[in-house]
Amino acid sequence: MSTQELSKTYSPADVEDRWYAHWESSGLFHARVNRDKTPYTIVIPPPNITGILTMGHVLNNTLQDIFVRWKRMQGFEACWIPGTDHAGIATQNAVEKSLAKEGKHRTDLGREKFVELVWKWRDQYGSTIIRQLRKLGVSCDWERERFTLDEGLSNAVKEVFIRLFEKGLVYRGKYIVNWCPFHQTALSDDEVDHAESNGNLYYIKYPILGSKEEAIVATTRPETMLGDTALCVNPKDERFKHLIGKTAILPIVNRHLPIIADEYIDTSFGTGIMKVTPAHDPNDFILGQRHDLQQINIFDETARMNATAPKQYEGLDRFECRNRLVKDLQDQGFLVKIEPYVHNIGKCYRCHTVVEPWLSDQWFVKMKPLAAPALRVVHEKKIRFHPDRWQKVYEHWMTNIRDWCISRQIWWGHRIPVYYTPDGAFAAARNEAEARTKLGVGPDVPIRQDEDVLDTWFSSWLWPFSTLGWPEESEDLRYFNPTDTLVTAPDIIFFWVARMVMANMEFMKGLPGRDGKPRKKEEDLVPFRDVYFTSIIRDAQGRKMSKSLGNSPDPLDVIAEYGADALRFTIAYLSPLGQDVLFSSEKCELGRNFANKIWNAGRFLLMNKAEIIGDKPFSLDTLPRTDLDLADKWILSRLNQAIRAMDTSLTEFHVNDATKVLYDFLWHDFCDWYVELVKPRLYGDEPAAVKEAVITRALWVFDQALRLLHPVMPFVTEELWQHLTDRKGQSLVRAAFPVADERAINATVEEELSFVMRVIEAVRTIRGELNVAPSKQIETVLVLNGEIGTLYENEPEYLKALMSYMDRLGRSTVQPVWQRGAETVRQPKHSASAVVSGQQVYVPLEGLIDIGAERARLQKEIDRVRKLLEGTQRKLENESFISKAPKDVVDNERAKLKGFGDTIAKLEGSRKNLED
RNA sequence: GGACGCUUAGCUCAGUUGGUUCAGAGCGCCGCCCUUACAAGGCGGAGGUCGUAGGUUCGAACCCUACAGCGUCCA
Repeated sequence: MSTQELSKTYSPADVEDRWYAHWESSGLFHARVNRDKTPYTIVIPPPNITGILTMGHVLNNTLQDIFVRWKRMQGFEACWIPGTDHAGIATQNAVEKSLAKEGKHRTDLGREKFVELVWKWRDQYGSTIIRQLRKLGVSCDWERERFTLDEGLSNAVKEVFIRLFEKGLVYRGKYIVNWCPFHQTALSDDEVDHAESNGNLYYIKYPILGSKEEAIVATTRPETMLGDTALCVNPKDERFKHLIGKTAILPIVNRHLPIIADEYIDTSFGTGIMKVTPAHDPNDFILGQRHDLQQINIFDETARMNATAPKQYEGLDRFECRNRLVKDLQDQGFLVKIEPYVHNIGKCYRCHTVVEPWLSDQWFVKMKPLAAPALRVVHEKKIRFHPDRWQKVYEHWMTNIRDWCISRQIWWGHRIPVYYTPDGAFAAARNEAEARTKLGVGPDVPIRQDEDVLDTWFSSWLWPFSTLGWPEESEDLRYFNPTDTLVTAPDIIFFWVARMVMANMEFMKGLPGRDGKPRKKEEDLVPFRDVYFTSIIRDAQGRKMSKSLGNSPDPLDVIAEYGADALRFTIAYLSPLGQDVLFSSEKCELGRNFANKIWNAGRFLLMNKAEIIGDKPFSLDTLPRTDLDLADKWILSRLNQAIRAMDTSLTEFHVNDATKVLYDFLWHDFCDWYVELVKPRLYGDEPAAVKEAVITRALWVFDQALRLLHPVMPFVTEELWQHLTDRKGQSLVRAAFPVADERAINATVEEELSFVMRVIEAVRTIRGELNVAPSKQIETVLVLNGEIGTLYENEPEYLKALMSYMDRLGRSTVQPVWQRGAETVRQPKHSASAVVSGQQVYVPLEGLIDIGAERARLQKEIDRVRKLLEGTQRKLENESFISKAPKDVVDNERAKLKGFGDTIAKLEGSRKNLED
């Protein structure tokens, strides 16, 4: 494509899909074991197959892509493993919903047919999010895409279950779980939505055996009293000390309840006496275990009263039962009062049925033994959290970890590999044949597999090694695990992050590592080295994005409107480490404008290249070092500072800082100044060789900048990079990432150019404030003295450059006047003035100047500098400042004082001159 | 109730080990400009007693304490 075809504004739609297809088909994202390179690996947090791309995914995956592309360009064997998870309940629910539209229920189809149908559904809709991710430009190794329910991962899940079972870490037991009476399955904690709800607090009298006294108990769920097995008070509570050890009588049922004491009781809640229902409240369950209380289950799996309840209630729904029971209590005089009460109710996140804490047979993983090493590696910083405050949260949870309920009473998922004989013996086995062997039964005995499936997280926690082929001891596994960086949302730190640490440490133990030797050290057993916890994306009002609010922009619409690069840049720019992000799609103008700015900088350079170089052989392999002027040295210094800052920011996971470095360097240093500063040399009467060096150098710097920017904005950078010169089939995706050349960073050069810039700004300010027409050519008298004066006297090149810059950027000629020693320089009549680094800037504006305006302008500047002077003066008048502050700080203040005084004197002189 | 985070310009946010003209950026606002890369742009400008009250220090947006408001997680 030739330069002429570069449009005036950048049009993302024209380049994005084209480049993405090229990158993918060229295998540029594919990683393979390469002993000459160090691997850099990221596993994607597998999105849910029922999901579509959200802003949260955009942030998360943009960050991962930035890290992966950066490392890939640095020469690492960068591997980003993508995939999806099967989302047991969510997916089953989606399919059941569509079945319901046909008036069918899954039981009509039977398990096998239903699961088949879910697979079909998955084939049709399950990769929506994967397709959408590509629009974002992510450089995942799609050849490695995995699914938590594919064959390999299913083997891994089975293997893990069996090994843990045989180690005694997986067990079956009665446990109180979050039970959805509609789906008739256990739910994990994160599948329960908690919301405030208006209810009542019922105060009920419990008579005390052998006493006239009565214990009054407050409860939000009176129907559960049918399962009460104790009353409990706080041992420190003086009001009820005398009750401890006595027996209460449960109204209606007349069961005897021991009155126990436990610190857990909140003395300020209700009456201070609590009823204990171990089978129907999670806290009571724990309390019950501690005090060895009986567990009485009064509900069936649909949350109707079972036969354990008194006859009059049997078969009633829990809420009907509540009404009946409250009435009965009232009739029999046990009800003291009813108060309105706002409390938290847990509902199934899918069907919004009120979740019932329910005692049932479930499978569990014993977590304590797995947690110990996982706690240690984080504590010892073998895994680093960013921001590190999450470490505390992790450690707290890990220290108080509870066993993990892994069974789910649904059909879509990994079926629990446990087989039962008719007499109840069971074993975990890879298949039926193995089960028969383990159980010691022949083919004539019918055995059955457990009906339940495993929690989806039970496959996700294996992700960092199951995706690499485990349980096979593959080369990939040796090379790419441990992975490097995990980028995830903090709300799954427990469900996912913590469990991956446990699983990796348990199952990688003793396997060959990168060096082929068995892994022993804990730092080789971790699943990843760094965990980046992303921000939460909120809307512009700070509300969480939610479907019901409709405040979540569709990222595909945003990409269509602004471009993927713009979205990526904006979201990265807006996301400080550890802070929430307030997002709205209009904010992507920032990124779009930036992309357009870069596009036009490229256009400018290419137009000049065509003009100057034409079709001559051309290469950007090396930086031309001939005819370097101050501006060249300056941009090289700035470039290398930017490279260094970029490296620091990304290394420290401060991605938003990195984007600011890019923005400031490209927009301000490169476009606002450098491009303008090279124009005089490109358009002037320099020899052709000089012009060639100048444009080539500018292109070289731009090439470096595009490399720096590529991880954040892959599309526009690749498109431009290909235009700069013939790349011979190479892609920016694998071009070398710039390395800072420390020798090019030069403070003196930056200071010298900064003087030029401030003189230009001073003249522009005068023009702007005194309303001098932009087209009006003016003259500037620059009175040079001191060190700067000497510099300009000794370096005619500097003066020549200053004059040409002023000509273009200030629309002004420059008349230098050297002021030596104490001689004074007369201010031209009717001139506006400014002071820059002690040098007087006069702009004679005979006939144009508004004396009053200029006087006011000078006064404002005098006042500003005087304030600074007074501040410095106060410091220096302070004895303890002189004696206690470091010498260089004091010296600096003295120099400032002198400078301010000098500036004020000059400004006042100018103001006085205006009067004449 | 416990833990953590946040509070800086009209809005959204930077501000590193306390000291350089440190009080900044983007958006918005005001003025001028279609200057041959870019009006999705250029140039200039206005705007903040850095949540409140104390403390430490020669010196605090930055460190400490308390309080207020907002938010998240855990119980």
